[in-house]
Amino acid sequence: MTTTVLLVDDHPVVRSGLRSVLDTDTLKVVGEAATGEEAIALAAHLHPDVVLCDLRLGAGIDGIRTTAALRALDPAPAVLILTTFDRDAEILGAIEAGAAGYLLKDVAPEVIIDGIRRAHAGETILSPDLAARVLKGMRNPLPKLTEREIEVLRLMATGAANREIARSLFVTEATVKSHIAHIFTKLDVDSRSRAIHVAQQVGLL
Amino acid sequence: MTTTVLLVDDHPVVRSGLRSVLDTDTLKVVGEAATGEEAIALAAHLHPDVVLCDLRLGAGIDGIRTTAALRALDPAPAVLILTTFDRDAEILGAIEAGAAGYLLKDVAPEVIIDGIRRAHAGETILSPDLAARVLKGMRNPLPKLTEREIEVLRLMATGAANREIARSLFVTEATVKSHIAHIFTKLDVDSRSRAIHVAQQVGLL
DNA sequence: GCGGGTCTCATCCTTTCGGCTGAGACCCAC
DNA sequence: GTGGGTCTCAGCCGAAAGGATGAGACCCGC
Repeated sequence: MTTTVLLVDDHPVVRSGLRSVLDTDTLKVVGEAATGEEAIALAAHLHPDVVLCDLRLGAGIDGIRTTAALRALDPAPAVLILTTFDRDAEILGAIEAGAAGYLLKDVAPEVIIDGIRRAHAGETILSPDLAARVLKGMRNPLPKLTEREIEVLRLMATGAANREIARSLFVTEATVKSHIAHIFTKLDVDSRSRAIHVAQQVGLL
Repeated sequence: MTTTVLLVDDHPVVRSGLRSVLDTDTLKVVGEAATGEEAIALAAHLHPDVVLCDLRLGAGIDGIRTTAALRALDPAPAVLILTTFDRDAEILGAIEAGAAGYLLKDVAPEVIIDGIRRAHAGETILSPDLAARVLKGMRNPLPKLTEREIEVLRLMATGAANREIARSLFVTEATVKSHIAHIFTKLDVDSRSRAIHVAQQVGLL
C-alpha cells in the first residue's frame, strides 16, 4: 500500500528535491504547492495521506495556519512540518495546530521517508534535538503577552525609546512604562535589551 | 559543450532537488558536498566550471570562506551563491570573496540554470531586488567595527548590562562605555537597543 | 620617530530607564 | 454585580545609560 503525499514549499528546488527523494514504491507524491492557500485547495481535492509542509511560505499564510486549515479538512491529512529553523514558538504553534510532527530540513532523506510513514500511521515525530526542547517548553510554558504588550515589544526591538513608543501608540510614556514593566515580569528580565533577546530566542518576535 | 557543476549545501534534500533540476544536456552535476571543507577538497579534484554554494553550511566554515578558498584554486571555478536569506553583510562578503553572483533560493529553476551558464561565462549575477541593495551598500559602506567592539556588541545583544560586559571582558565599566560610545558613533545610533537593531539589520550579528 | 588607530581608564553631568505603588475605566465571565 | 484581566495614567526614587572630554599605553606603518 502506497502513502500519498502533498508537498508544500515555496522553493521550487526544494520541492523537486523532495519529489526525487520521496518517490519510491511505498510513497507517491501526488501534488505540489508553493503557498498555503494552494496547499489547502489541493489537499481538498487530492486527499493526500500526508502533507509535508514548510513553516515559512513566503508572502501568504504561514505553515501554522496552513496546518490548522488542513487538519480541519475531512478526511484530514496528517501534517508533517519540515523546516530549516527551530524557533520554539513555531514548534509549539505547529503542534497545537495539529501537526503530527516536526523535522529539520538537514536530516537524511531516509529520516523524512520514515517520518512520513510514521505520520501516516498516526505517530508523533520530532527531531531528537527538538523533542527535548519541546518538552522543556511544555514544562515551562511560553509567557503569554497581550497584544498591546507585543506591540510595545516590537517597537522596543527596533530600538525605540519609551517616548518614541508612546508617540507611536498615542499613549503617554507612563503607559508605555507600565506595559514594559509587565513585559519584564512575564519574561523574567530586567532590561529592555534582555527582553528583546529572550523574545527573539523563544520566537516571540 | 557542457558546463560542470559542483553542488554545496548542507541539506541533502536541496542537493537532490538541484541535481534533478540542473542535470540537463548542457549542465552536468559532477559532485555534491555538504560542507565547505568537503567542497574545497572536491573542487580541487573535479575542477568544476561552476560551484553552486549555499551561504549557510551548518557547523563548519561558512559560504564566504568557502568561496574565498575556492577562488584561490587553480583553475578557479566560478562560484555562484544560492541562499535563502539576504543579509546585506553576507552579500557584500561573498562578492568580496570573489563570488560571481548571488541568487535567492526561491527563484525558478530556469533562473538558476541561466545563472550558472552566465557565471561560467564570467558574468555577474544578482537577483534584481538584491542588486539595488548591494549598490546602495556600496554607496553607504558598512561601518567597520573593531574586533573588540564586535565583542561588546555581541554581549550587548544578549541583554548584558555594561557591568556584566565589563566582567565578561575583564575590563572596567569605563572601558565598556568607551567602546559602546564608539559603536554608537559608527552605527549612527544613540541607544543600545537601536544599536542591536541596526547591527542585526545589516548582518553584523 | 611620529602620526594614527586601538584599547584602556577616568571624571562630570544629564537623561533615560526601571522599580514601586496606586488608581480609574473598561470589558468580560462566572 | 463582583472579580479579574487589560489598558490607561501618575509620582517618586535610585540605578543605569549615555554625552563630553581627556589621557596614557601599545602597536603598526610611513
